[in-house]
Amino acid sequence: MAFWLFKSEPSVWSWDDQVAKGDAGEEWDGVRNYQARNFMRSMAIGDRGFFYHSQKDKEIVGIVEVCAEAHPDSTTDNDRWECVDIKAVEPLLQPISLDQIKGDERLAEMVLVKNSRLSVQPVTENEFALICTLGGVSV
DNA sequence: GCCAACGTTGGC
DNA sequence: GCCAACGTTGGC
Repeated sequence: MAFWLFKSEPSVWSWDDQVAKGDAGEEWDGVRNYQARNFMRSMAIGDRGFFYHSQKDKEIVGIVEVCAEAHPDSTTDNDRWECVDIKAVEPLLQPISLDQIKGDERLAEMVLVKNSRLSVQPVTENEFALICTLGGVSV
C-alpha cells in the first residue's frame, strides 16, 4: 500500500465537507498539475492519505482512503486531467501543524516541506506512521 | 497583501 | 528546443 497527502484550501473544500460525503467519497477534482495527476494515476483503491488544510490552518487534519482509481475529471472537458475519489476515514485527534512537521527532523524530508506548492504528493510509510502516532490515532 | 517558487505557454 | 513572460500557489 502507498501513502499520500492531499492538500486543500478549507474555504474551497474542507475536511468537514469531505466527512459529509461519507463512505461514498468524492472526486479529488480540480487538479491541473501534471505531477499531481501522475501521482493520482499511480494510486490504488485502499491507499491511505492525509488531508491537509493549506493557507490559514496549515495542518494535517485527517486520514482518507482512495475509493476509486483515476478517471476523467468531471470538472473539465480536457481529457488530460484525471482524478481519484477519496473518502474520509478518521480525523486526527491532534492535528499536526506545518510548524510541527518542520520542527521534527524525522519529517524534515517530507514533500510538504520541500515542495510546498504540490497539491497531491507521496508520503513515506515511516512518515505516515509517525504522523498517525503524533496525531493520536492507530495506524 | 506580498512575494518567492514553480509550472505553463507561446514566440522565436 | 530555448527561454521570457505570465499565472498560480501557499507560506509568511
